[in-house]
Amino acid sequence: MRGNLFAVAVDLVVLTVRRDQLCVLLVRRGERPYESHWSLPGGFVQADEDLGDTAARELATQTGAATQDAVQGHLEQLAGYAAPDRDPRGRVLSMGYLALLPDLPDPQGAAAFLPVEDVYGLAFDHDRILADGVERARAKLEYTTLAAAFCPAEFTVSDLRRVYEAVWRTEIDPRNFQRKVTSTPGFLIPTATRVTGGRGRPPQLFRRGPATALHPPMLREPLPVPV
Amino acid sequence: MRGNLFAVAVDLVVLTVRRDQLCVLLVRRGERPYESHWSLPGGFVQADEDLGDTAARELATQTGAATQDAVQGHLEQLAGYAAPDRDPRGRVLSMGYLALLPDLPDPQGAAAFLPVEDVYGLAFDHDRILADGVERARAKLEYTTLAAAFCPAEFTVSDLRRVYEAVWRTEIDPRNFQRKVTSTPGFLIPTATRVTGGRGRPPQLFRRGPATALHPPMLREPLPVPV
DNA sequence: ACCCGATAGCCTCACTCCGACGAGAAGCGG
DNA sequence: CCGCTTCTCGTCGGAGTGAGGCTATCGGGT
Repeated sequence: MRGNLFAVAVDLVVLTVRRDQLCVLLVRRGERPYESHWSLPGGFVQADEDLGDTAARELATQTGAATQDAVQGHLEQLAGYAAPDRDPRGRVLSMGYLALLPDLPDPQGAAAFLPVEDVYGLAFDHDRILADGVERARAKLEYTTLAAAFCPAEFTVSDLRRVYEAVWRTEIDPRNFQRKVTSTPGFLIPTATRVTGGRGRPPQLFRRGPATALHPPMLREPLPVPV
Repeated sequence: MRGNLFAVAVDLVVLTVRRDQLCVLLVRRGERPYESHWSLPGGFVQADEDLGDTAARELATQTGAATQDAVQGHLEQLAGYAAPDRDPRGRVLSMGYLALLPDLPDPQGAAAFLPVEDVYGLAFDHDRILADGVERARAKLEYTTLAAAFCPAEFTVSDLRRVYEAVWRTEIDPRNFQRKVTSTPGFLIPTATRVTGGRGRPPQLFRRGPATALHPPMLREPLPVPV
């Protein structure tokens, strides 16, 4: 079999929304290369693992197993990165994976959720992987119901709207947003309970419905046409 | 560095439209395993290559270098496949790449363009890679201008419509389709020439414009909501 | 020469969806 | 009780789309 041999790793772009900001899980490296730099969490694919197995295992390890067990959250493959010089130790191919999770308690050890805007200078080519993950997440909110993956099991329409606003860094009219999401069949399932204690009229709580696609999609700003 | 070592290959899903049918480029394997089975064209990543380099090199090799030089055509990364048992020779990670090309002359040697509907029983997990590539292409026609990548440099609105109909296996109203694509800024650039010789009123020729995104998208049948 | 079928291209109409916005409902704090 | 906030429902106009009528312009048959 011709061709060089690669070490194959999985790097995770774990996104969540905290205090109305899109945040990513980073770990501070304790070894060379890039010692003490921030990097995406990840690890090497073991002997009997498929790529998704590695991604799920790393996600459970880095965030606490409880989250992975729950049905909530979303994990999907992002892209492969294999530039010849991306790792000084040798040829490493890294599969990026994108995870969308509800807000979690602060992680243990050398890991933290940081706002994606403040992140720069990650180890290896992780800046690029992070950018690709954020762009994928932004695009997927347009035509899927994945925004609910950022929310806990029960949430309000305003919670969901703040997810869109944080991920897209835009403002959305609450009244039109409410009409859009509540009139999409299978997106939201109303529950009997309401939330009290906050300001204003108590909102209704919803659970995620079975719909995965949004037809028609929720449109961001139309991109300007390059001329 | 922990972890097993992998051979890394690139497999191409080369799609084109021939005689109003979506076709894929396949090669008949001349060696074991899967000897004499059809498979996707591909090859191993060499020492100083990035994944895209390998994909472009293989595409040029399999279709004739002239096509690759031309600006037309489209090549993008699809997904990574690394199931532990996907290759009996050992651990091989394969990056799928998706190429969309105008119709080409029949390839040399053990290669051929076959209609995707007739394709079954490919080597390795190439059935799965092909299915992912076709689904990606179908989805991308909805919200990008990539359908033009299936057309030659100059083409008519009907040519473009037949691309959509072949890829989606649907029928589209020619009048509404014409309104949609000609009113999207930057999608089509009219040329001075017209086509004569066919039946009916001679159509106008267009070139691809600079637009890459379709806002709003061209909608297929809305998917039924699972309940 | 003439008609006919086929394709291209333009137009209208009704409907849906969306953005902008008004207004009522229902909580909280002073 | 009064303002303030947030939730929720309605209204209105414009954009986009499916359905379909109509004309323009070719090749081919009679």
